[in-house]
Parts: sequence; structure tokens; C-alpha cells
Amino acid sequence: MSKNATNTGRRAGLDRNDMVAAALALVEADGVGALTMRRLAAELDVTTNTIYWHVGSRDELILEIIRSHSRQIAELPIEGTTAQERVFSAARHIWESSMASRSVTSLAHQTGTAAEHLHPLEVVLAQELEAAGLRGEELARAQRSIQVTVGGFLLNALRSDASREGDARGAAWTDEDNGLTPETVDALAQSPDYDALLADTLRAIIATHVG
Amino acid sequence: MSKNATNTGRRAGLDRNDMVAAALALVEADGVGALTMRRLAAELDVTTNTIYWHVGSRDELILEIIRSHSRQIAELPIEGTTAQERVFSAARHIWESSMASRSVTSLAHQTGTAAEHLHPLEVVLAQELEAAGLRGEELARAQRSIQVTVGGFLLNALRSDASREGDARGAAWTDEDNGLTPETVDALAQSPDYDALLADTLRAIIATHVG
DNA sequence: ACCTGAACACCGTTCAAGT
DNA sequence: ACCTGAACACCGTTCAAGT
Repeated sequence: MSKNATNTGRRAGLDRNDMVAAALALVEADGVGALTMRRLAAELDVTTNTIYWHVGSRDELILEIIRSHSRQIAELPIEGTTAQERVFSAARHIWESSMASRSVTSLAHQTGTAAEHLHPLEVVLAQELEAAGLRGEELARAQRSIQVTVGGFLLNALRSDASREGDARGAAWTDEDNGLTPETVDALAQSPDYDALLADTLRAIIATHVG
Repeated sequence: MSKNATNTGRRAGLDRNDMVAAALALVEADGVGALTMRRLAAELDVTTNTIYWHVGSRDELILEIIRSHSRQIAELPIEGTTAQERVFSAARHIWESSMASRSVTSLAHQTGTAAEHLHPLEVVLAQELEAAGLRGEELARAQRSIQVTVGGFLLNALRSDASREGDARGAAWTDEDNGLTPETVDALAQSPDYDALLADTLRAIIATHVG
């Protein structure tokens, strides 16, 4: 667990960044639930107070994790030639990197720091919207509509991850007498393909704003 | 705190429904954070074990709260004459009743029981989509796209509630050198009108599915 | 059957004290 | 300046015991 071999005295020799890095590693390895001050302290071979001294509080630690990870997000190249395609590409990048690091995304969602987390990619989206000719209030509406929608899909997709196997996700639809067609009930009972669904939804939204 | 005057012995005389009702009242009064087994026990003038005996666990209690509140959701009348208008109306009902009981909605979101919570209103939406001529897989895509989008807006709107006053919500946009137009930055820095934004977004999505 | 008292194994956080 | 030991005020949950 201890990463510094040149530890002469009882000083741990760790700084704020080491704490944040270890916390990020912990979350990525064992999920959001594993991030407790006591576990992190054990991982670093120090007391919880050491973390408090360097970081301040659990909230600050989480904010730093998000900021730190935010800087590590690679800015994928925007693809497409038309304005709609390029905006679509920028929007999907937000989805893709969020899904790529699900644990951190979950942490960001649970702590209300999702905006902070994805800001770099959101800037790229805004730039593409400007390139498409949008400005000011008009751009803000498109931007937010896209951001919020992607956020909604992330929420559901990450929840699907968490729920066990093919359990009773759509059981509510089959186990009751709602006046729906059998083929509709069947379709609703199956687990959705969020990836494809987001693509369709995004295209619909983007078409109304840039075109 | 004690609601039963006819309490002869040391028996509390409370059943499962009383626990769930008190828990629901607690959440609506003091928010999700107030729902601890110990606080609920104190509210009912019993020990936590009494709750465990009647309900089982905190997770079961929350599920029952959601189910109980789900039954209390009034089914507002669908408005509009065209298919698009009526689907829009059904979709907005999900948003409206979720916002009307924010605390329970927050609880449902945090515990992954949002689908359970809003299911009655989602059935109404599905029925309107069938009335609009959709069936099976085609309907499921429309249904989910709408549900997930509304969920995303709820997530953001409820978070805006929680965040203090007019603090640094859009500060990230103004405090940096992203190559954006000043009027765009200004627009993005302001707090969004989720209600109006959802209306626009829903119309865009619905238009692509029912026409 | 229904309920209590006491305890277990956790949390985040703080305070006084050490070097 | 940097870190420990011990404690406070909470959690959810369980177990043996009472009536």
C-alpha cells in the first residue's frame, strides 16, 4: 500500500495530490461506495486526520477528484462535415467519456458536480454550436437541452449497470392490466439500448436548433 | 408525537402502514436527509427495532414509501386535440407531479426507484402513444426517449433547488478563456428555465415519433 | 405476536497532543 | 508544518430477552 520507499521518519511524505489521486484510484477500482475517509486513510497508511489536514473535508476531496479527473478527459476529435453532424459528434463525446469512466461519473452525479466534471467537453459543444451559427440565448437553449438530455441518459444507463442481471426491470408492464397492446407490452418489458436511443433523441433535438 | 390516545399497555399499536405513512410525512417535511431509522423511530415513539419488525429494512421502507406515494398521484386529465398535443400533455404530467412532490421524487431518484414511482403516469403516456397509432418497438422507443428526457430535466431542476441562491452555477463559463462570444457566455451563465426548456425539448422529440 | 435494551460495525469530523 | 490517538455524534442492523 505504501508507495514511498524513502520514508525516513514518521512523516508520511504525502501531499494533497497524493490523497486525491489515491481517492480517484479507489473510486475507479471499487466504486463510489468504497470512498470513505477511513478506507482511503488505510490505503495510504495514514490516519484519517492526515487526509483532513491536507484536503479539508470529504466534500472538498470529492470536488478535487472531479476536477482532477476532468483535466484527464481526452478531447476526442469532432467528426462530421455538416453543422448538425459536428454538434452531434460533440454531444456524443460527453456521453462516451462519461460512460468510459462510469465510477467517476456516478460520483459526480451523486454529489451534484456533474457540470464541473464535464465542463471541458461542454465547452467544445458550445464551440460547435457557435460554428453552426448560434449565439447567446438561442445557443444556451440548445446547449442545455442537449446537456440535460445526455445527463438523463447517463442516469438511466448507469442505473441499469447497477441493477442485477435481467431482473424485474420491465415487470411492471407485464404484471398488470393496462389497456396496452401485447406487442407494446413486450417491447416495453425489454431492456433498452440507451446508446442507440440517445443517438435518435439527440438528432431530434439538434435538428430543431441547428439547421 | 404519539398519535394514538388509546394506548393501554406498552404495545405501540402501530402497523406497517403507519410506519410508511410517518416516513413519507418525514421526507415531505424535512427532506430525504431526515429519513433515518432512528429519527423515524423517535417520531413514532418506538425503538428502531419496531420498525425493523414491521418493515424489514430501510430499503424496503423506501420502496414502500415510493409505492404508497405512487398510488396517491392524481391522474390529471390529458389535454389537447391532436395526437402530438395529447402525448405532450401526458409527458408533462410526469414532470409536473414529480416537481409537485420534490422530496419524494428526490428519494426515488437517489434509490433508483423512479420507474416504480412514476409508473402510473407512464402507463397513461403509453396509452396516448397507442392512441396516436404507435405499437411495439416503435412505441417503446418514443416512450423511453420521453421518460429518460423528463428524468434528466428532473435531475437538474431538483439540483438547482438544492444549490444555494444565485451562486457560481455558471461561473465556469465566465471565468475562463474559451473562444466563445460574450453574449453566448452571458446567456450560459444565467440560470436556466427548465420548465420552458423541457417544453421545447419534448416537442422536438415527440414530433419525430408521432406525426 | 410485538416490542425493548444493548450491542456491533460502521460513518464524517474534531480536539488535544506529539515531533 | 505535519501527523497520531482518542473521542463525539451519528448511521443501519442484529440478537437476546421480555410480555
